[in-house]
Amino acid sequence: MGKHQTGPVLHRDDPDKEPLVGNVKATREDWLNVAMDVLISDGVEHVKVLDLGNRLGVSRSSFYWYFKSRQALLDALLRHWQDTNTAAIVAKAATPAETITEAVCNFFHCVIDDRIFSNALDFAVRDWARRSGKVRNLLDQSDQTRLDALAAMFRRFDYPPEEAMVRARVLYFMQLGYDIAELNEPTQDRLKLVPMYLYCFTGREPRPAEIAALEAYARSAMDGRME
Amino acid sequence: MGKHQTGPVLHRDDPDKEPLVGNVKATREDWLNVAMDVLISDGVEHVKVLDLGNRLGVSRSSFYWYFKSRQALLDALLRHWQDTNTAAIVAKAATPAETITEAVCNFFHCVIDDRIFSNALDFAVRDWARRSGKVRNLLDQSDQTRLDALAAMFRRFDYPPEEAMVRARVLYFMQLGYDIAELNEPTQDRLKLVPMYLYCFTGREPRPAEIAALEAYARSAMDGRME
DNA sequence: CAGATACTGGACACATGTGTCTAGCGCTCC
DNA sequence: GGAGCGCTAGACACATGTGTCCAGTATCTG
Repeated sequence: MGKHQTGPVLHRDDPDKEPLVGNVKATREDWLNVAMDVLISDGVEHVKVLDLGNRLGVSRSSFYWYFKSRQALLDALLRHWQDTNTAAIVAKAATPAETITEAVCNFFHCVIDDRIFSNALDFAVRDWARRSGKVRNLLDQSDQTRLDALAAMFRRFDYPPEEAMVRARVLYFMQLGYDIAELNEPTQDRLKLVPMYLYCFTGREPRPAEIAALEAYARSAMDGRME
Repeated sequence: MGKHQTGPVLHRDDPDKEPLVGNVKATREDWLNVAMDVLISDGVEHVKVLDLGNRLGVSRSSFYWYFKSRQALLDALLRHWQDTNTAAIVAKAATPAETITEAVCNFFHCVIDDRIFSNALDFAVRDWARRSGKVRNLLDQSDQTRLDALAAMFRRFDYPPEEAMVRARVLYFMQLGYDIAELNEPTQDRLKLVPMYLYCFTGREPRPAEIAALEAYARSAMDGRME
């Protein structure tokens, strides 16, 4: 819990990486990884140099060798969010599909697979935006980009422009709402409702093969989370 | 901005209330009101006795006359949220209606009218829940109660149980997501899309009279916000 | 092996927050 | 009009956070 990635967070815990040289105990990347973990699980306000240092088992003052200030660290975290989450949604929305149902299923990949899209990070940034105009602006831009991508997806399957836009919103905002409510229902229960969700989102009946494909993807995503 | 209610926040600014007696400068209610404002606009972490005192123009230490501790204040805020927001949704979902469209419109009242349901407060509590197990539990209970009320609403109009549940979720979570994204689109634009939203949420065509009624309600809610 | 390089740790200064203690102010009631 | 009650202000103790300075340490380089 609280980990946003599968592998080790700290450089020194990762056998794949070359051993640390000199007097080094924590790399710049280590600071970033731990900060990202805290950002995700506790929010920006809890990203504190003091605490990060403790977690890394390193003196607080070393931090200032790698970053100008706490703010510089936060800027780096925000940049990382920009470069991952929005890109994932846009890519999935643009993936070619035979039917609108298959296309919506592609979008669902973002929802069920933490490896390509981190919901937790997205919400941490949303919360952050409440107190920072700069973050607010970036977030607004991202939301618009994502909605546009989804509306374009519906239009590709012959929905009239207005309906395409509304269905994009219902789909996108419903996922936001679902995730923020943190229902934590078992994946099995969730999958059982997929055909009904698909019907409500698209207004069209899904085909069994499409649902089977999504279930297969969900299983692979779950396995990916285990190892 | 940042005000969650229309009237004056401070006792001494409200001509309707009897004048303060003795050495009193801020009542317990004043502390609560200002705290609620800060909770809504900035989040729990920013509800600080020091800051509230400054806003009230009162010494920080007076606070401890009315409240045992900061935590006692937070408990009071949470209780207030419990007693208002969930109750509003449940009431609207249970309001008798001729069609499912009219019923969904009743629920929309919560979304467009801050006087009966405060979205901002709801999100502040959601954010709060990330760091407090107690709040998390209360919130989970509330979400379930709200979803059950909405599912029952769909069932009253002959939707099969599973579809009723999924449509309740799509409706509820979509509103959560819409509000958290803070699109800030003009009420006019938003109203224009209402028929399409209704169609997507219910799968049935709305009648013009139902849409007109909702528009009328939206206007009255807007007027209520002005004065 | 001496010096440069790259990083770390601990002390210091300062800001901001909570909670406690106590003197004192202004009503109200006898 | 003086005693007592209800409330407030300011000082104090303490905790936790940021950022700076500088001496110290381990490895690389000539």
